[in-house]
Amino acid sequence: MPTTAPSVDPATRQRLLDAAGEIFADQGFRAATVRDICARAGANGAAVNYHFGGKQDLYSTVFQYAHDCAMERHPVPVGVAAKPEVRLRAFIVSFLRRMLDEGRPAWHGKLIAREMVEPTGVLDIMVAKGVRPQFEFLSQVVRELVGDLPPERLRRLGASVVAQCLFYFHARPVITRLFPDLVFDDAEIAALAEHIA
Amino acid sequence: MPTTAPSVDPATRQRLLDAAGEIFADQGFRAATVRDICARAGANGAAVNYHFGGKQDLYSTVFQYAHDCAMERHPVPVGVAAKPEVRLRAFIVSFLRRMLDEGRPAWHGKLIAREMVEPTGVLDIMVAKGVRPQFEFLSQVVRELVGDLPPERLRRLGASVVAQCLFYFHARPVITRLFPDLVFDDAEIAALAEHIA
DNA sequence: TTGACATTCAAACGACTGTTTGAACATGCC
DNA sequence: GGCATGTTCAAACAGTCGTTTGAATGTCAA
Repeated sequence: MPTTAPSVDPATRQRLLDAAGEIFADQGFRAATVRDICARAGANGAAVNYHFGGKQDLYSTVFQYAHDCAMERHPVPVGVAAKPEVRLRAFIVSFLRRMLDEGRPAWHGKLIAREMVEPTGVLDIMVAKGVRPQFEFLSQVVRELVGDLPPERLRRLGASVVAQCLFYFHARPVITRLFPDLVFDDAEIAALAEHIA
Repeated sequence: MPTTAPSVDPATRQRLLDAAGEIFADQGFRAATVRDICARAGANGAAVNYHFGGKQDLYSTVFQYAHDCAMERHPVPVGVAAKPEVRLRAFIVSFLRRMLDEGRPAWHGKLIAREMVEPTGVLDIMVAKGVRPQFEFLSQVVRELVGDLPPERLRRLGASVVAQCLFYFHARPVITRLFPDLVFDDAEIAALAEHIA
């Protein structure tokens, strides 16, 4: 009798990454169990420790992976020397898309939201490498639009833009309960961007 | 030998409530352990089940308790027939205070933030009894300020106000990393309210 | 074929969780 | 005192978690 093939699959690591991204984003770091992740990936319960060393290391890897996925799908249109109004709108649309998009890139947003409420240490790296550059880009655009202002005024203006984008993501559970028939399709995103700009 | 008094304390229930509020707000529903809560309250490990029936029921009670505390300390100045500009500013200040205040009323904000990311069922009640009335109050003020508008425009205007208040709360872990020397005292809150209004 | 290496597997381990149990203790009423 | 009621206590229970273990299986070079 040929024993059922132990499914020697060199892509097990990748399947674990996908399953973990989905489950971590859905349930958070603590609530997610390695057993669930392995089951969804069709792997053995020891696979996580074998391929990643442990749950925490898997989480860090997933975070980096989700970041790459999101950036690939919704790149920040930075650098082009267009007019500041155009760059501001592009920034807002890209930001909103990353926050409200479904599917794999959405992991990143959900993971960040959870990381804010219950930091696990990945947050510090994320702020340094991801948030700060974007904030400085936005600050530059705002400065070109409104002229030179005291730094705290500038900071509040930038915050106003980011806040309105983040709101539709953070408060989503509340929004869907308040307005059950509201969907965030391309048209709604465009309208929102217009309103914020 | 008189055995050490079993500390028959009719206020055990209250001490459990305070300890639970602090720990739930700090660590979330899942991460918080009844052993920790009982230890901080100076009570036995079985006290939670005796006084509240279980961890979930304790959580619901704490949620209601924190809501009452926050409302008592920062009441919404609703109902007065003042000019809409004044009512809007009062609403914003009260909202910001509830979000950024430290101490006991801060539980409510932290608990809500966690509840948004990982709902436990309390969220539905909260939206129905807490969020919806406030949203309608704000909508009315906005309507008086800008005149009649299509409902989705009105909704986005209200969202803009609430979003900027919530931002400083939700994104706090990120903000403190970006600007470590930024503190939210009364002056900063007033400046923010002015900026948002 | 043989041996070295990488990967998968079922099973178990140890720690931690919420909850239950039954006895001990205090208080108030007869 | 005797008894009922309400509260606290240490201990244990049953379940779940992340991780470890050691054997089994596959791949590939010598």
